[in-house]
Amino acid sequence: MKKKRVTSQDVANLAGVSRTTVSMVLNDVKGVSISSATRQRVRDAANKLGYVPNATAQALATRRAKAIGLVMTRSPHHIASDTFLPQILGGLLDVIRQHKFRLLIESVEEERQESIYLELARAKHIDGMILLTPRIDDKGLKKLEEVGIPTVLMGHLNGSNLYSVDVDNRMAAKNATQYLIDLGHSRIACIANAHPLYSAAPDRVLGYRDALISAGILPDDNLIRHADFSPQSGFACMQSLLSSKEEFSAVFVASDNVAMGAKSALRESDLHIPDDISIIGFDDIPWAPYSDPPLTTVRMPAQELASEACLLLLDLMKGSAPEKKDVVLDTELIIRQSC
Amino acid sequence: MKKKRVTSQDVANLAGVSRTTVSMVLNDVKGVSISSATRQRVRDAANKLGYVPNATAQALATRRAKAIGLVMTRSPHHIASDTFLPQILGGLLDVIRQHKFRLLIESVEEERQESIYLELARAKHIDGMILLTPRIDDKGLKKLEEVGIPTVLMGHLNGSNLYSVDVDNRMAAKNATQYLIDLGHSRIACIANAHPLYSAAPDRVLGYRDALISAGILPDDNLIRHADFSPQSGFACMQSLLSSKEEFSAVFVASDNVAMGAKSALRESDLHIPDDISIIGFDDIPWAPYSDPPLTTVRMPAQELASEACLLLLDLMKGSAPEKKDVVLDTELIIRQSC
DNA sequence: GCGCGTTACTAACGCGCGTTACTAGCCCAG
DNA sequence: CTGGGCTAGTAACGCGCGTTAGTAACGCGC
Repeated sequence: MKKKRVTSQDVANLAGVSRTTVSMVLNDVKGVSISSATRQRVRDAANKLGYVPNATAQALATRRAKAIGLVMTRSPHHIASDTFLPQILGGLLDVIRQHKFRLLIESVEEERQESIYLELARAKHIDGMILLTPRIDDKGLKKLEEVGIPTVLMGHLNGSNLYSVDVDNRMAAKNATQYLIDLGHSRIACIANAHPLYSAAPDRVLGYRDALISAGILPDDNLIRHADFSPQSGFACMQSLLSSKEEFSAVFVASDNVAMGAKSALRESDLHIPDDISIIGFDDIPWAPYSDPPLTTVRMPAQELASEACLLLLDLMKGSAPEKKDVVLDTELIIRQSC
Repeated sequence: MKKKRVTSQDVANLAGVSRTTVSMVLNDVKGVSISSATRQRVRDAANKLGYVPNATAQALATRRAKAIGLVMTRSPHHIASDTFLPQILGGLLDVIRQHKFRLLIESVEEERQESIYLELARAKHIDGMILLTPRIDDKGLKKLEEVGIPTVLMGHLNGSNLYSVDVDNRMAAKNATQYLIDLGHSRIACIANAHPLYSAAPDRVLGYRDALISAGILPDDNLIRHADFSPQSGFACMQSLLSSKEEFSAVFVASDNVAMGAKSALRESDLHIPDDISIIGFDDIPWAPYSDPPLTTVRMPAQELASEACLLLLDLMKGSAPEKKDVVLDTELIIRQSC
C-alpha cells in the first residue's frame, strides 16, 4: 500500500521544476513560456506518479467548485416516486460531463426552505443551481434573486425574474383538450397533475378551460379535480369524478403518472377506454406507449428541458446575462389509442 | 449588494476573539475550555453576520469532503430510462441528509471505466462511493479494491470482495417461477432483465431453472431471452418467443419494465393475460399495480437497498470494517392478477 | 560594455479553515 | 514566594493548489 497522496509538489520534484511550472503546464495556462522539453518532463512525471489534482484545493484556490446543484423541494419519499427524475438526470449528466462539471443532488425539507438555498451556495459547494418544480409560495426564491447566485428554474414561475426553462403548459393543455373536442366530446373532465401551488397545475387547467371556452363550452368546476403527482391520487380523483353523478365522456389528466391511477379506477368500474371514456394524459412517460390501451398524451421533453437548463446555467456562470429569461420548449401531441 | 464573503475571521473580529476560538465554538470541539460568555458572543456574531463556513476550505483542512458519490456505469441516455433511480435517490437522500452529507452523481462512460473511479476518489471530491449495477467485466473494480476507498456495491458481484447490498436474486426468481408452477404451468418462458454481464440477470435465470428442475421440468434454453432493461427490448423478446413456435403458457420476466413491453407484444398478438398467458414480473415498479391487469411481481426493496447501502458506506467511512460483506434484503412475492 | 527585450522559470502569498503547541493569568498547597 | 495545575485563550502552521511579481540568463543592436 503506497498510500501517499501524490501532490503537485511530488510531480515538481520528480520533474526537477517548481510547483508553479507544474501547475502551468498541466493547466495549459496561456501567455507563459515554458520549453516543450520541460512541458514533456512535467507530463511524464505526472502520469508516472498517477497524479490527480486535488479538486478541493483547486476549488479553494480558484473559488469555483466546478459543480452545480440540482435542488428539489420535496421529501425523499416524494422523490422516490418522481417519474421524470431519470430523464432529467440523464439530460443534466450529459451536458455536465461534457463541461467537466459535477452534479450535486440536494433535497430540501419544506420547513427550512427560506435559508437553505443560500447556505448551499454560500458554502461554495456549488457554483450554481437548478431548481426543480418550484412552488409559488417559496420564500427562499426571493432571497435567491437578491443575492445573485446563478440559478435556473425548471418550471416557470410568474413574478419571479429568475431564469427558467419550461414548456408552454397552458397552450399544450389547450391543444390536448382541443383534440378531445375535435373528437366530438363536449363533457370533458380534468384532473390536474398537482396542487395549484405548483405552477404547472393551474396553467394546465387554464389551458383546458381555454379550449372549452373557445369551443363554446361552459367550463364546469365540478368536473375538475386536483391530484398530487401520484397514481394513487389519480385513482382517488377518478373515483370522485365517477361518484359525482356528473356526466363526462372524456378526461384530460394533466400527468401520465396520475392517469395510470385514473385508468385503474375506470377499470374497476368496468368502464372501457376509449369506448366508454376517452382519456388523454400529459408528459409521455416511458410507459405511456405500453399501457393498455397505449396512452394518448402530450409529450414533455424532459431530457431536453434538463439539458437546456444546464446549458443556460453554465452560461450564467460564465457571467453572461441573456435577455431572454424564459426558455420555452415545444410539446407534441402524441396520438395513441386512448381516445 | 453586500457581496463580501463572510469568513470566520470576520466573526472573530466582531466577537473580539481569535479565529481559533470561533472555530472551536462553532464546531463544538470537546476538551477545550471556553467561557460560556465568549461562546455566546461568538454565536451571536456568527448569525448576525450570517456566517456560513466555506465547505471547500473545511474539506481541505479536514481532508474529508463530507460527500459520497453515486456512480453509474451507464450512458446518460440509459440513465434516463432507469426505473429505479428515483427510489434509489430517495433512499440515499434520506440517509445522507440525516448525516449532513452531500450526494454527488456521476455517470461513467464505458470506455474509461478503469481509471475513472479512482480519479473521482483521489480528487477527493468524495469520501466514499456507491456503485450501481456493476458489471462483471468491470476492470476498475479491481483497482478500487486495492486502493481501499470505501465502496459499496448495489448488486452482488461474485469474486469481488467489496461490500455489497442486494437481494437474493436467485431465490426470488425461484420463488416467482415456483408460483407459476404451483398454478399449474409447466411450459414457462423466461425473459432475463439484462445482458448476462449484469450479475442479477444470470442469477435470476438460475433461480428460474432451479424452480423448474426441482419440479421435475427440464429447462429449455429455447424459452429464454435476454432483454436490456428497456420496454422495447421486452417487446422484442416476447415477439421472438411468440414467433419461435415454442409452446408456453406463462412467462417469468425478470424486470417489470421489460414486462411492460412484453405485455404490449402479447396484446398485439391478441393474447390475453392471464387467460392465454400468465406473466410475472420482477421489481414491483410503481406502475405495476396500475397496469392492466395489475402485475404480479417480486418486490425489490429499492429504497431500502439504497438506505442500507448508504448506512453501510457511512460505517465504512468511519473506519469500521464489518465482517459481513454482503447485506441481503428480502424480496416479497406480490400477487396481483396477471397469473 | 550597456541597456533592453525575451525566454524560462521560481519564491511567496492567499484561498478559508482545522488544529497543535504555546502562553498568560490565576488559584492554592507547600 | 514558589511552583504546579488549572482556565481561557491565541499564534502559527498546514491542507494542496492557482497566481502574481520577480529574477536570472541570454541574445542583440548600438
